[in-house]
Amino acid sequence: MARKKHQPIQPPGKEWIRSLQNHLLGWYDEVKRDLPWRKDQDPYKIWVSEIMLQQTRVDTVIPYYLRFMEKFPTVRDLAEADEDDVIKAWEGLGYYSRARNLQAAAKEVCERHGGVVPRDPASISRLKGIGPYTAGAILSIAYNLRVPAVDGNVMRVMSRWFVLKEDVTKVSTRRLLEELDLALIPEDRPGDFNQALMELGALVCTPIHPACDSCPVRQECKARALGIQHELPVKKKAKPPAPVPMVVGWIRNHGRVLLERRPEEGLLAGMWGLPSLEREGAENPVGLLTNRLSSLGIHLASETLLGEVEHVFSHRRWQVTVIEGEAISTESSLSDAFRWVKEDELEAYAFPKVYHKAMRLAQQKTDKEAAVQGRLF
DNA sequence: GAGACGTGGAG
DNA sequence: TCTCCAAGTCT
Repeated sequence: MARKKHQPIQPPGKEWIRSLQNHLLGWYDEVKRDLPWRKDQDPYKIWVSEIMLQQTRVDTVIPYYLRFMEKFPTVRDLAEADEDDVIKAWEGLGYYSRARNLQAAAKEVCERHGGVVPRDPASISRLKGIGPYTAGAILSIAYNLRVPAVDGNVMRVMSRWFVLKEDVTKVSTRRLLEELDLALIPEDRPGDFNQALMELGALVCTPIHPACDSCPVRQECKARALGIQHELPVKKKAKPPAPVPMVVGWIRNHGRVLLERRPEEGLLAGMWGLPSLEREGAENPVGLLTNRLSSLGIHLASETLLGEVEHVFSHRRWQVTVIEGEAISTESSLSDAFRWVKEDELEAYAFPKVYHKAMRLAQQKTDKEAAVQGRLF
C-alpha cells in the first residue's frame, strides 16, 4: 500500500531505551511538581485536569481545577449539575465546548459505565472531548496502562531526541511519534514515564531556550549533539487572527441590563453576553445597534458612543465599539435569547472575557458620569 | 487536511 | 506591539 513516506528514523536500541528511561524517571522522581491532580490516581481527577490542561498553562489551570473539584467532587456530581453551573466554573478558561463535552461525557460514564471511567482505549475514546492524547493520558496515569500520550511537549522533546524534521502539526507526524513513543514506555511505570516526558518538555526542553546543560537526557539527544535543538520541532505557522469590527451595547432600564445569549454553534457558543453584532467597516455603529434593538421592540431614549475595546481570539480579532443606551420601556416580550438582568445579579452569569472588557468600559464611563452628577447635586 | 475554537503569559 | 505559545479536539 502507498503510505506517505516519512523521514527514516533509526529505531532506538535496547540499551539506549534503558538508559533513557532511567535518566528520565530518575530526574522526574526528584523534581516533579507537586500539582493538585497528582495527589492520587482518581481517574475522574486526572480526566478533569487533562481537559483543563488542553492548550492551557498549568499555572492558569490550578485555581480552576481546585474550585471545580470542590464544586463537582465526583463524576456523578458533575453529571447531575446544572449546565450553567458547569459553564460558570469554566468562566475565563476558554474553549468552552470543553466544559460542555466534559459534562456530557460524565453523564455518559454514569449511564453506560456505572460511574466508572472506562479503562479500555475504545470506550474511553468514544467519550466527548477525549481525543488520542487525553485517552492516552488518562489510561496511562490513572490506570497505568502502557499507551502513548503524545502532546505538544512530547512532540517537541521527541523531535529533538531523534532530529525528526516532519511538520508536527500534521496528524501523520503525531501518529509516527505515538508509535515511536510506545517503544520507549517501560512496563512498570507507563504513567510516570508519560508524565516525565511532558514535565521535561515543560521545565527543561522548552520551546525557546531549552536548558540543555541541565537536561537529564542530554546524552540521549541527537539534536543537542548536532547543536540544532533550536531548529526543532518544525511547525507550520498559524494564520494571524482576522480583524472583525463589532458593536456591543450596554443597554439599561431601571437598574437592569440587557443580555443576549449567543447562538448554540460557533464562537462562544451558547454563552451569555451583551447584545452584539458584526458590522461592516464603514457603517455607523450607533445606528446599527439602535436599528437592531428597535426590531426587537426596544427603543432608546438616549445613546452614547463610549469607546473601543479589542479582544483577540485564536482566529479572530474583535474590534468592539461599545455603546451605552437607556431603554424607554421593556414591557414588550423578548425572545429567549434576550433577558433583562439586575446589575447586581450579573455575576451569576458566565461571561466570556470580551464582554467583561466591554462592561468594564461601560461601568467606568458610567461611574464617571455619576461622580459628575454627584458633584452637581 | 484545514479551520474553528479562548485566554493569558513571556520574550 | 507583536509573535508564539500551552498537557488538543471536533468538524
